[in-house]
Amino acid sequence: MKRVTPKSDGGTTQKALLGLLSLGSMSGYDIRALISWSIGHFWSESYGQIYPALKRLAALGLVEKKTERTKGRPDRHVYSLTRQGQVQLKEWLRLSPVAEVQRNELLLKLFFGRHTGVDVSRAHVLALVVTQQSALRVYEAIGKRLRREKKNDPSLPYWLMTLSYGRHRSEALLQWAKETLRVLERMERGEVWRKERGDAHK
Amino acid sequence: MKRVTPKSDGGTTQKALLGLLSLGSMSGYDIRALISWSIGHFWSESYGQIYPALKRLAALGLVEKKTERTKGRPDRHVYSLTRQGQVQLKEWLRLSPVAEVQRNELLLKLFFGRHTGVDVSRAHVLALVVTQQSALRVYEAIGKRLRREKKNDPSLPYWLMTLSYGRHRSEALLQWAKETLRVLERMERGEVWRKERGDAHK
DNA sequence: GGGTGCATGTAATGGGTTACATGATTCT
DNA sequence: AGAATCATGTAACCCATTACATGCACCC
Repeated sequence: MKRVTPKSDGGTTQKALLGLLSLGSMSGYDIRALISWSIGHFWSESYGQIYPALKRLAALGLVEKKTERTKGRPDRHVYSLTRQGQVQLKEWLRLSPVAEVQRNELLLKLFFGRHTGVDVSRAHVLALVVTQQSALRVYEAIGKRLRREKKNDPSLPYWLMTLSYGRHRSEALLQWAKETLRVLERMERGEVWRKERGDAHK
Repeated sequence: MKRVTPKSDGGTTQKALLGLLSLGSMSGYDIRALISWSIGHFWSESYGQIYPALKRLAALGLVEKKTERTKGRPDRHVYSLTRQGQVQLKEWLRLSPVAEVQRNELLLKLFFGRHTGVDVSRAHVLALVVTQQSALRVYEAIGKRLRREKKNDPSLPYWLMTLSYGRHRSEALLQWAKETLRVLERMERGEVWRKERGDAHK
């Protein structure tokens, strides 16, 4: 049986691109570059998504394409929002965000941690510490850049909110990691202790 | 050109199923039910994944299928880990977890919040408050159940760690939401103030 | 009589990454 | 000489959800 509802609103990728183009006209390549230091800490798109999506958006009349000829390099295809695109973007922004599906491989491995023992779990948790510390440094760098280069942009407070989200989250995860490492250590000592009395290894 | 490396290790779904089956033999239906109150807060699988994956695992010899006839109901297909399956699971557990791609629609909408104004952003943040508060209640309920029913299970500490992760995360997000709501309010007042002097609306 | 739970599975559809393909320019 | 950057795009594949398909039992 065929699906009746067309359904396909094109997905969030298209909406994200509309949003980015609302900051200024850009090529697919530019978009990728912009993502990395603006929304890269909570959103990602690959070329395999970006280029086809831009084409579809153009076909829908939500963006407009202009080709800039350059010497040597391939032509730059610069896209800009149309009025329709602006409207669509605003409509989408009002809808409440759909809850994302959580899939946390670290927690999955930790959950089954008994099969490997304390040291493997500890290594996984320590890896999280490293990534979150580096995430915090990234947030700081982006924050500085924003406050310097976008001092008078009316969007600045919104951008800082997303950074703050990342900071809160990372700091909480670091706190959790600290506690978890303590627990793992206690477990290790407990295991040794039990082992000496001969009732370890199930 | 054909891909040379077979690549397909079957993905994490299969590994998650191996893990769950390490807790006891189960049917696909049981697995879905178990997920919801054990790893449901950080992992999800749909039937459309579970049934085909179990079939593949059986073909690989990592699980064994036994059919239980029941009256009235369809046959129950109960799967259990084979020795090979246990080995595979342990091997996978040792590998460091791959970082998951973040895709946070709330932050995306907040990032472009200027296009809609303060009240829309506020609504989105308030929705987050609701979901995180309910998440906290879920964690509490699961914690109680675990401490009651799995008092002597050697895996208990690992399971509690994953719960604690959720708690830390949710509490941090609530904290962030509180701060963000304050910022939004300040912005609103700022906007009004400016509006009265006639330089609002970009 | 109708909803919910038990119980299995497949097909259509959608979303997304990675590898491939191309090729000039600029920096080291 | 070789790597990195600019710049575009497609094809293959993988992963995942949702809807469909089926049907009995039990409770209200």
